[in-house]
Amino acid sequence: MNISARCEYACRAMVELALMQQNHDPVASSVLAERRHIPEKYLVHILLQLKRAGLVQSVRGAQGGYRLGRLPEDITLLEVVQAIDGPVLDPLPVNDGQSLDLRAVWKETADSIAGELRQISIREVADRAAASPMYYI
Amino acid sequence: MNISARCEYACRAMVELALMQQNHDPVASSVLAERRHIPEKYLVHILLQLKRAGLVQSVRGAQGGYRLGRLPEDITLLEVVQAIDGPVLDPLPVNDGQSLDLRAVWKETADSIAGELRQISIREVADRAAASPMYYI
DNA sequence: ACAAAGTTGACCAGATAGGTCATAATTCGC
DNA sequence: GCGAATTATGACCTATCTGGTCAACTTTGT
Repeated sequence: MNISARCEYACRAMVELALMQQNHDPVASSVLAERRHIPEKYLVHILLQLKRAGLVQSVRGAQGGYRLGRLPEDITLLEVVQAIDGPVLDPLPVNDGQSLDLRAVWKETADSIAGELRQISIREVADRAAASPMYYI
Repeated sequence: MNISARCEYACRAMVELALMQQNHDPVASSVLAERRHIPEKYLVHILLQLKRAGLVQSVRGAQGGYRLGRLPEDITLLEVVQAIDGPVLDPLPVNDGQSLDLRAVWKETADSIAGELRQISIREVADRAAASPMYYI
């Protein structure tokens, strides 16, 4: 039960996009990679995944790059996590239809985690970072 | 971010122990394995891990087996999960000291998950199972 | 035309997970 | 004491996942 590196990287990229998109110019993946210490070649796959989920838009060609797909306050961490890692705490660990008593518990737990992550927007995380610049180096 | 099979099996075994320990006789791992559909050879490793964490006691030799280490109402799912899978949502995915803004979010999430699991005792799950026998076949 | 940048799929090495096997140590019942 | 039952332990195996790189292609601004 842990956050994958992919997921961590995806969230970093999203937050950084939120911070950099004042001028509305798209941001190159290489810039995101450098600023948030993400392996560059790896990041492009992640961005593609985010794009397919509609969480970012891309602009091809020179001066191209990525933008957030929607306003940062309208994108939740839950969406990012789910776009990268799939359903939170689901599909179930041992899918043999046994021990439904426990299954019910996991379901409740999953819902609770989702509820938490749904309340945190990319905007909020970006604001924390902006408030104390040292915070996200 | 998912519950491992190990963890699922561990929880099943604990719940089944809670259900079977009326007469105070230890329950053999083979019995637990059969009743909760857990690979028998695999379960012994898991039980050992639970024993090292103090969550079960063992009795060696013929007629031996396992008992809960404490009263089922005093053992939380959090303890079981942590004994098997280690800290919930920690150590952190990419431990490079970067993006502390996100790190703070993960920490809050981890605490929230732990809080949820800490409120569910083995006893509670066992009671659900006992209430509707079909529930845990 | 050229360079910058996204798109895509193949590839790869190491870690992890799930699970088995063999062997030893312990203890009950006869 | 013997044999069967049962836990304890570590080696081992295999398939999948994960993190990451590479190369080739497409698109587009200057």
